[in-house]
Amino acid sequence: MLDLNYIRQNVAEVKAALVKLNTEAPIEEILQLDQQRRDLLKEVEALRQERNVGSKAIGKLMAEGKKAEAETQKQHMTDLGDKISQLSEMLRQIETDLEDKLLYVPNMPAPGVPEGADDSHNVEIRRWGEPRQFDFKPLPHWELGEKLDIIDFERGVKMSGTRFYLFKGLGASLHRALINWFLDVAVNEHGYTEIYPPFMVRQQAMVKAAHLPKFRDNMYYDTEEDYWFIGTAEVPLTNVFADEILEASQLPIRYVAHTPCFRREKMSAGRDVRGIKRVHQFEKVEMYHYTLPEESYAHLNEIVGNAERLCQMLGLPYRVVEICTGDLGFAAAKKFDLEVWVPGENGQGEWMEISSCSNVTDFQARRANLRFRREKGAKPEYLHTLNGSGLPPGRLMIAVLENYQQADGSVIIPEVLRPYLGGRTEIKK
RNA sequence: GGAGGGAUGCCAGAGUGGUUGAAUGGGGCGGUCUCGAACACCGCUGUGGACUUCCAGUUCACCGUGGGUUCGAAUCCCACUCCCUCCGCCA
Repeated sequence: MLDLNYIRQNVAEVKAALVKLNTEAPIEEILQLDQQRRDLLKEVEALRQERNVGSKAIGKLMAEGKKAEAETQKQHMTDLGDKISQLSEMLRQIETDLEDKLLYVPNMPAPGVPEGADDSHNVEIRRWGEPRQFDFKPLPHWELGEKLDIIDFERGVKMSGTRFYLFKGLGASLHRALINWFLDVAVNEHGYTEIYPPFMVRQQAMVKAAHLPKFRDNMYYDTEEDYWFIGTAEVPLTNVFADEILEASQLPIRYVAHTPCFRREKMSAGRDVRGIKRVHQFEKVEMYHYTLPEESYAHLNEIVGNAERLCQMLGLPYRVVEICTGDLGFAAAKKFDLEVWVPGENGQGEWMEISSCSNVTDFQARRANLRFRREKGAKPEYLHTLNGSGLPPGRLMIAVLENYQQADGSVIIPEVLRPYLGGRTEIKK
């Protein structure tokens, strides 16, 4: 959420930003509602003051035993009360409306974010590693998975429908190894505290994390009770300190959480239908930072660096891409994606997104009321939040299987994962 | 699932319709005392909004959340959420 005062005082900038973001938001309506609200508020508050004074006077009269005078005074106050409740109701509606519209305004892009209408304008920042040259025709992961009998698509679909599958045997173990290894590196080497959060949250928590109201269509939820299934650990992690005021000395806070993620993927119907790249249920290890405002960009680099390091340790070639304004999304002020190289379906090779690291600045903080105090007695300020995948084991399964496949159809297990697989070095039929 | 109890400021805990934004105690901060510290004493100690701007004020709202009753609600009524105790069931 943006600061209403900021919008009011920087209308031109906000509108220009929306154009760059290639999106729309009801700025004019917001400004109008804001003006109406303040006008009405002034009026209501004046009346309330009148009532407060009048009511106290009645109290005094009653105490002095002047019943008759008190009664006439009451008559007056009844009218006043009616007027107040009438105007308050109007005010309430305006405020609800205003709040609602405000929830649809995206975060402002940070200065320096490359401009562009869509992802074709994202800017490659750097590359690491060399895409592998195959002296045989590499197979896509779904063929490898079936040949090795470690991914079973048919039976996943049988019980749950399209975009479901199951891992089997070493497939399941490799997946688990990735998760455990990611968490261990994060906790032991990157300084994170591990969190095991709820996977279902209240609607309000979704709003606070900026996933509602805008992305309702991509979410699963219980229709009888107020439970919403998270699409990422970012949701519960944003809510950990909701409505709290932290001390500056507690910052920065680095949390890592491994959770399942549920997404309806309605928007991308028909895309990536083969394989396990885009599915309704997947796991993710997510990094999340709470920082001082002035330190958040340094933390963005740290998060990207952490994700990169995981790829390096796995020996997977990747590139870092800075996301342009038109592809930034709703909450990020600045975002880097990590794309890992995979040979893909035809062996031509493609860059597959495996991590998205964002500086959300104070956008979620304002929605979730996440604040800190610089020192005792100081005014609370909104802190900054950042998130980044580190990493999604499902997508990494694709990268590992496809990149480490051998001519005979077996797959070499990356060295760092071997201790998690009983020292095993390959997956073989 | 059944029965009961509860939710007040950083914490503990009063308050049951009329200067109560809220007693009292603790904690924290500042000061006096002291060579210094402890003790003691004194003072201060919430958030958000609107308005004015002499940056010092004025004012409104907030005692789990949302409604209602009333001239007036922390206090009465209703619904919801959460917590606790007991019983039942259970991974």
